[in-house]
Amino acid sequence: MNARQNTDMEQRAHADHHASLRLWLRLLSCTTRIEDTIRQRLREQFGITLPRFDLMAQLEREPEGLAMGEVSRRMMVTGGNVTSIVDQLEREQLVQRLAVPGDRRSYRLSLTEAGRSTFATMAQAHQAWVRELLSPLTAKEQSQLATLLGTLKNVTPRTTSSSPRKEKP
Amino acid sequence: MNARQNTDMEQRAHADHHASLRLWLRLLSCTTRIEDTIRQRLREQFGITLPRFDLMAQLEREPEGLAMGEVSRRMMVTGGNVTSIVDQLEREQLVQRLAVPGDRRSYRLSLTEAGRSTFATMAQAHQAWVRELLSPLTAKEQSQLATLLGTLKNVTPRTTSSSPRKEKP
DNA sequence: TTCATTTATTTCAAGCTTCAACAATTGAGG
DNA sequence: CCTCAATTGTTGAAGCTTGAAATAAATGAA
Repeated sequence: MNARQNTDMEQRAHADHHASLRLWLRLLSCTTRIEDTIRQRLREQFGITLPRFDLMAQLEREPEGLAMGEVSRRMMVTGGNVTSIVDQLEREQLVQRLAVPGDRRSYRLSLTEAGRSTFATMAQAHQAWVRELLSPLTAKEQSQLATLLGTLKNVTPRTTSSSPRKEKP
Repeated sequence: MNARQNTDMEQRAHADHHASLRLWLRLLSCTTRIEDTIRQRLREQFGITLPRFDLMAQLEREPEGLAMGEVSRRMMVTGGNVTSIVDQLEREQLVQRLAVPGDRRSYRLSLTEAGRSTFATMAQAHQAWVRELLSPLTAKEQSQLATLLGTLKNVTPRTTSSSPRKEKP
């Protein structure tokens, strides 16, 4: 194919795109590295998985408890996923499903007493790890980073994805 | 315990930790959001998974091909993981395992002709998505972000984890 | 040679994740 | 009361991921 004619245009576009792509890969690798470290330490030191820890963290913030759907939304994962993680945690007696008076479809999910105390211990270590892993950045740099990420967060991707779930047939 | 005497210190520490934790959660959620969008679009528009795409991207950069272990190292995933992804891609005839003359344990993994051409199409779309998803940041901001992440990347976490694999007995 | 060690990859079990399909319940209109 | 759409969770299949154990080939020292 004679794609050679477009060299100029392609190279300019290529350079632009390449910068964004490199930035994305760097963002991804920084995040992955920190996440993997935390995952590994949680497993080694507390015998718990990261998803279970994350789910407990959501519940810890809401003493009243949360519905499954709400947990799913906050953790940005699918409902089926939450079901299986909760099944495990319930088996370990760290969380409990409590009936909701008005609605038999739903229930409140909350930490048990054991869950609360277990989580408290883990959360303390977790915070220290995060602090350690972010420590290559000064306080000022951390605040700059937070600002930039705040801007980035305001993405409203043209949703090819979160398309209307139910379309009238 | 009369921990009350340390109130000042504790509150300061608490505030510090909290800032780091919030920053980490923000970093994680930005990255996850972008990654999920890309994953979803790859699936919808090309019927491919993100891990398969990532693996093909590694191979595309090395026309000579790569050993399994090298792919594993570059993708920062376990060897077993690479095996299963490659099995799938080989079944789809997008990659091939080629014998290496001197060593019968290993082989070169490379894209097939079909794999190269398929990847070229996908990579173009992928680059455009990344550009789009990072577009809330100006070019200058993106470069700032890249610098901060560059600093952050230089973490050498005290390895509780990657402890000495083999110690002489 | 022979045997221990290292290197390269695979296999397996367990768990996470998604998607799509399903079941139960609620609530609004008729 | 009846029907039907929307809401809330669960299930099952397929695929990703890890960590640990297994296999197999290459390397090196006695």
